[in-house]
Amino acid sequence: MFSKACEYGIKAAIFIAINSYENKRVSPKAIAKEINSPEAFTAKILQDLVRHDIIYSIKGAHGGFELNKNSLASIKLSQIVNAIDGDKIYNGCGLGLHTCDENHPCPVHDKFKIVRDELKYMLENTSLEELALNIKSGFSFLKA
Amino acid sequence: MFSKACEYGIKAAIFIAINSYENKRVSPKAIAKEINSPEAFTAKILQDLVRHDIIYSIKGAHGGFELNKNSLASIKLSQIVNAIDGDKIYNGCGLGLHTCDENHPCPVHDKFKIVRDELKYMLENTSLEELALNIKSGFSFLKA
DNA sequence: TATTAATAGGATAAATTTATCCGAAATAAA
DNA sequence: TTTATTTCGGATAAATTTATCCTATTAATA
Repeated sequence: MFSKACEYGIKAAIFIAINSYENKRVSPKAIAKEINSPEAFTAKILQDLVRHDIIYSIKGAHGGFELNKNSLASIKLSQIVNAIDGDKIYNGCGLGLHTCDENHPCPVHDKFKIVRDELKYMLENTSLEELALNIKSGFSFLKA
Repeated sequence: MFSKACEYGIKAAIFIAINSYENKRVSPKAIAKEINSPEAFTAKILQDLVRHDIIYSIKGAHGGFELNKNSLASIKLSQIVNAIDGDKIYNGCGLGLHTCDENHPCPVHDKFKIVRDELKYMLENTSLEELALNIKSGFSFLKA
């Protein structure tokens, strides 16, 4: 469904969010350990999220990645997915046709639309806050 | 959502289905042309579908790929997707955790389940017959 | 100001997916 | 039985995604 990069990005953002409650910055090393991902690759994805203004980074000593805890409710999963995987998951044709719309639909256009709209709705209505709180309270987990 | 191989496989199967109404066999060349896919790669995928007993092939002169028109209603998209991409689209964790279930859910487990169940239902309840008839009647298209 | 700790970013490598090529095997028909 | 046609299957190549490594840059603090 999502690329590895996107999976890491989502999990990393959640971990940064959790730490933001205590105003703590986290390093790529700590993140990679917590979400069970390759460190250097994760760092690249973090850079991407920074460039998209989703998370923030402070360079130098005592630096790290952080998130404003007051913004957690307004950051939606869709923003992270869009930043890393783009919008093809919403707008691309399920069968890869270049143009696929109401006037020229692929064989599964309508049926796929239902599924994708559901996915889109879910991503646009799920906040980092919600996900972070569930981890904090032990209802869900960042690694296997 | 699906791999290229799976996209080609679905479209190829639909084209074979259409031809099966006239008891016609089709070649990888004709298929690739019709669905706008690379010929040799498409041929590999067709072999895969043959090995999974989804389509049938006849070697030698006047050979080609075919499908029993009486079985079209019972062949579901899910079979093709399973043959080519496996079941990870249903059973894999949305965030890539090795184990992700009710007892140890990833942060988006429940939310993803809804979307995936919808996708699964769709794939399991969409037949080749239905898709082939829509193409035949000009309601949908196999290429851009 | 020097040192140390940290992210940024370019270059490169490994793995996977996508794609191509060619000869072998099978089948129909001359 | 020979020839033409067609799928099968292995080897290989190209492209993309995933992953690693090393140096530059930045910032705090001693």
